[in-house]
Amino acid sequence: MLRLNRITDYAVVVLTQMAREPDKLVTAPQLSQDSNVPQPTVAKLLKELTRGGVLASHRGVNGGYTLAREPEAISMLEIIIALEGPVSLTACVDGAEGDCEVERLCPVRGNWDRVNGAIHDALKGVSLADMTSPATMFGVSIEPRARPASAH
Amino acid sequence: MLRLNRITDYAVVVLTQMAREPDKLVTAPQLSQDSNVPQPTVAKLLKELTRGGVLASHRGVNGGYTLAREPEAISMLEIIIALEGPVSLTACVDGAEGDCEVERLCPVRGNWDRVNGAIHDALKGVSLADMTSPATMFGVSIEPRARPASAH
DNA sequence: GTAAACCGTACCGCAGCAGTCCTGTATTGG
DNA sequence: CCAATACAGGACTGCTGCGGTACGGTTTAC
Ligand code: FES
Ligand code: FES
Repeated sequence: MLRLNRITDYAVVVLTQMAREPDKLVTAPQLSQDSNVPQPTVAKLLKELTRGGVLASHRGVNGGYTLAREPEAISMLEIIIALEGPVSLTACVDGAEGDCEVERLCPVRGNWDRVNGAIHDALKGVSLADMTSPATMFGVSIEPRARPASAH
Repeated sequence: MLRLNRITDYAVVVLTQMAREPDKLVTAPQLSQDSNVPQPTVAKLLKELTRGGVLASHRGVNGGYTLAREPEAISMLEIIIALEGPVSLTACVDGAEGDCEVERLCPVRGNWDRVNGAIHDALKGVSLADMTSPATMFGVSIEPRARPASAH
């Protein structure tokens, strides 16, 4: 488990395609066609990503979407937060008091923060640009910085 | 998001209480009473934890459960796996081919492994004993090893 | 033999997600 | 100004999966 939404899964695929040409303005129908994801679904996640600050939109004829920043400056954490809300493993992490019934005599409350923080950092440490590198397949881990500016 | 099951949340509370007296044999009704969690639910998760190798059970009259190992040797990862199955963020991580519809032309496939591995390590690095220390509240992070063998 | 406790499984109600659709708004171009 | 295009926002629905419960079976102590 610990699986994230399928929407987020699709979003990363779409964003990866956009990261190849970061400044190009692309429309939702076009992205749907390129990524093989149904059009209404793509449109939905694009809207949410825009609201989350990951994408920038342009309305009207010849409108479309662009990455809000460079692919290196967009983290996985941002994308997940934009689509699934803030990351918190349990109901009793952070300021959500009252949700947990046993919080009165719970000795764990607060210790989850460490685990939560570790995952937080792990997600923040991986950028969208890292996900585009095709050389890191199945354990052949290379340094992300070792990739020079690829031609595109 | 990225929230884990409430069952797992309860399990950690129960396990933390057991970790105070690691060798004591305690019954499901007793744990239910101590943790303020409904009895059938506690019984269910105790069974799953036993099957996952986290707990050891003793049947018959005066039976009960004990930790299978020392609290320091039980990781959060084990507990989560026992209750929620193997950890994999997306459907296309690891050997689950065919689940993802766009895997044919997906450039991301395989790059999720890095993110997944990071989270994997983060969860493996926190032990049940770490969750019992009451001093690590809200950012006051102390070294886990700094706690000598507490009296019990 | 009886009681206490675990074991396995099957069952049900419900929240949350995936996916779709519709109406509104902004922008471009004729 | 009008029409076409594409995003914005929200409402709606079918369904999977989880939380929670119940029941019959098995093991062990006394
Ligand atoms: S307050 Fe909810 S598990 Fe501790
Ligand atoms: S194969 Fe499923 S997202 Fe890449």
